[in-house]
Amino acid sequence: MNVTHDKDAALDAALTLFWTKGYASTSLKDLERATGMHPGSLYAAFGSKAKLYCLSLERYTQAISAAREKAQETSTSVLEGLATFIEHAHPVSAGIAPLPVCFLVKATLETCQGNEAIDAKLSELLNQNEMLFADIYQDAADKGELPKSSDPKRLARQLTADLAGLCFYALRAKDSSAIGGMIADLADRVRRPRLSD
Amino acid sequence: MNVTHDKDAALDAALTLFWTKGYASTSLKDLERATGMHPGSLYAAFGSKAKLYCLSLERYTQAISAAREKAQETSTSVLEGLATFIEHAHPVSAGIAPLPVCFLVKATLETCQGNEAIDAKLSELLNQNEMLFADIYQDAADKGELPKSSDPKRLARQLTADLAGLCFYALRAKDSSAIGGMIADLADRVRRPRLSD
DNA sequence: GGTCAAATTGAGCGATCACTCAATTTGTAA
DNA sequence: TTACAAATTGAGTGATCGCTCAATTTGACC
Repeated sequence: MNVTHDKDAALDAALTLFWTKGYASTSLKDLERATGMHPGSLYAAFGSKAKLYCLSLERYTQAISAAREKAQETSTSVLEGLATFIEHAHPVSAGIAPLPVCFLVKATLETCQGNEAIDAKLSELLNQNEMLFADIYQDAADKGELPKSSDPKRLARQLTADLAGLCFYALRAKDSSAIGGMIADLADRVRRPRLSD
Repeated sequence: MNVTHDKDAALDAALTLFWTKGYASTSLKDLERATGMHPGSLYAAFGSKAKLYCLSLERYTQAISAAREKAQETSTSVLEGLATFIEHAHPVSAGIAPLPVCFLVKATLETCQGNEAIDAKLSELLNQNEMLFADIYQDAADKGELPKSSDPKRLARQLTADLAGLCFYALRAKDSSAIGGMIADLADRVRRPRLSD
């Protein structure tokens, strides 16, 4: 009894699985169960476990970029859009994601050594994301939302690190009110960046 | 040709291996090579891979706590001690560790599901560490280094998250000068906490 | 209904996984 | 030197790993 497969749905299922379990701990048996595809079909469609993982990383990045752009469009200012994204659309706050952790952050700390193609894809997506933050801060500076003296790349670095730290804390903490406070704090820091140093 | 083993040395080797490769990606073959112990000896000495991992987590926590205490003792104030620790003794800055990432942070993002004993041990050590930070901030407040209104637990949460974010960034970044700047920024924030909010 | 290329199937490949235990070697003490 | 408990050895356990491919089923066109 063969079944015609929906590659997009299968990719979403794989993304959820990799996101929650990690790369090494996700077996092909897990992927078969989650996607409903037999090993031959999985390999015909995606090539290998590593390639499927890379596709999952890309899928995730696209989805989160779209969420960020949407937050940007519905906001009155550039920094407000960024803060809104953090407060309502980022995995750490949205409550929709399988884990309250950016998939790229988790993947970075897990994979750092091993498959070369995965590391390269991860670097590409992370750099791309940080450059996007830098562009946003540059845009904010151009529109007068930031002092002329501010350094968009530095702000982008700090935001990347701050989001990663928040993700880490959200994953392990049981006290969700503390997380809420930390999210609010970060969003506030984005809205009104420190001028010191 | 039998060899008498040094359990402490073997544990150190295991720690380095788990720290760099992660739990799931470290095989018993890897551990055999690194410790020089055959599987039977490893099991006689440590019980199982999971137990050896837990012991590694404990060993790491002990070592880093000792480094923090030392920084505390050689400093003129509580907050200065904490900042010095971050700048010179934490894995992210010390340059001695196998990776510029706190082992507990990496382990948390990798393991989060799976072996129950590991998760419990990880939670225990992370909570213990955060409570230690809170004690330090409380001590600083008692000694007048912080305003009476400051919340030691909140500061401890934020420091935990900030260190995790820094670790994440240090692991992936190629630009070490940027990392140096971020470490200095964090140490500075510890020395002179923001009074806002 | 007949034909055929494309998609799906799933048993099974060799490799590796965490782990065991009977056999051997070692250190100690009489 | 002998005796014996403790430590070490490493071949081997069954399970599972990522992955392949010949056989089967499907859907599109005539």
